[in-house]
Amino acid sequence: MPATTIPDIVIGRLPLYLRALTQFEISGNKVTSSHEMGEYLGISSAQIRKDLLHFGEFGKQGTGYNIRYLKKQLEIILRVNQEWDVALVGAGGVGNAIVNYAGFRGRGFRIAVVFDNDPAKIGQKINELIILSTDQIKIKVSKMKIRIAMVAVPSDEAQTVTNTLVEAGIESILNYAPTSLTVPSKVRIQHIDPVVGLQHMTYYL
Amino acid sequence: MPATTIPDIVIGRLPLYLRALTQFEISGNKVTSSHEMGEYLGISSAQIRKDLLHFGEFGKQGTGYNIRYLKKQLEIILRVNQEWDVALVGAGGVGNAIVNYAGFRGRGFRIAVVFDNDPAKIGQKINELIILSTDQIKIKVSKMKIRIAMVAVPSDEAQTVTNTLVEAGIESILNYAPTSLTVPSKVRIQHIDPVVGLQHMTYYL
DNA sequence: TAGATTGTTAATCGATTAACAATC
DNA sequence: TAGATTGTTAATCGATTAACAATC
Repeated sequence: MPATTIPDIVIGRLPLYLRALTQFEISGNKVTSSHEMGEYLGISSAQIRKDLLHFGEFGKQGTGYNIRYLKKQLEIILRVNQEWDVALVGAGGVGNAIVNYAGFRGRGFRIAVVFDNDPAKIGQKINELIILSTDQIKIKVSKMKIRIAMVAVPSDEAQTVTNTLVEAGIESILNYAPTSLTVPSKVRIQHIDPVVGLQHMTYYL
Repeated sequence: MPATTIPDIVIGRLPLYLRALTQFEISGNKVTSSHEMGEYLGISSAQIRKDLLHFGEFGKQGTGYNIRYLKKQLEIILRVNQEWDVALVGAGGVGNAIVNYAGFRGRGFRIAVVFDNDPAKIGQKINELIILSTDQIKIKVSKMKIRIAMVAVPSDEAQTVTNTLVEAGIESILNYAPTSLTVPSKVRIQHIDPVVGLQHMTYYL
């Protein structure tokens, strides 16, 4: 298949496949099937096969998919067969949890620098990282060639911080503030807002 | 329109509309339009109008939507015109950030009880809340009639904790552990995994 | 009234699923 | 070989968008 544009919704499922494969690998399995993955993730087996076929033929008829091989391929496709340095802005409760979060390990990301605008926090350490002033975002981020950032500041500061990050050359932003952010179209943004998920579920209660 | 089943994907957008309306209200606006909301959220105005029409006619031709009124209606639809007590399991970094998170306020949720299995943590306080033993989940959750829980424990403990929560009568779970969880079909589950969003974006880097 | 924006339908678009030949 | 599961196409399904009459 030639490199036609692959639907974004397909790309969005690949991290789930990767996470499932990691689980299966931990369980000691060597091989899996589209049916098993689908069962585990609540996705149809046909969809999983079709999604994977956008990128190549990774399976073997009658056998299924070699877990280690497929995992490696997905890591290459998602570009997480390397470790990306990430800039974090905001060293409050959420920022602290992010720095100490174990879930980034081995999944392609490393918090490389932390910024905050609170003079009482600047110069303090979280987990080996010295908190820098937000005044230094532009210099540091461009010097370190960081392309990914997380925003963990209060909602009313989020847009200002985002503007600075974009100026500094950031291309992907994970936003923890419960507010929408405006960014140039070349910049990708994803939101983490627990309340969105909760409110989605309360509808059904 | 009769109460046909409304697509889940529509329900999933309502919290975003609610968040946008809150923003507009803070900005001091009284009225908005499907076009303005769409611009702000990156969603087409036609889709917003159609989504809202599943629930009633909330706008006025030529004028748009009264922000305060539409917000109130969406809160009722999503059942967040009340405050839900939420049980949190896990008092580590993520758990602490959740308890101290300001974003729940006024959006329908309140952390009412915290559990952990670490003897060193049990009896300690986070933000007025005494950490209870996970042994007490069943008793406490059912006595307090709590229906929503958050799981913020390490991946390898998440399924066990989830099973206990389900036994205790929990109907909606927000899972912060980077792993899939199996629950009975009557129980709703949503995942918060920052790496999924990050890996989605690195594909495009 | 003129201008604006909703409510609403029809058309389009794209994603999911069903089905099965190929093949391990 | 028989059984299993992928790769792949065609059919179905559902969601999004375009368009405009209704109406404020």
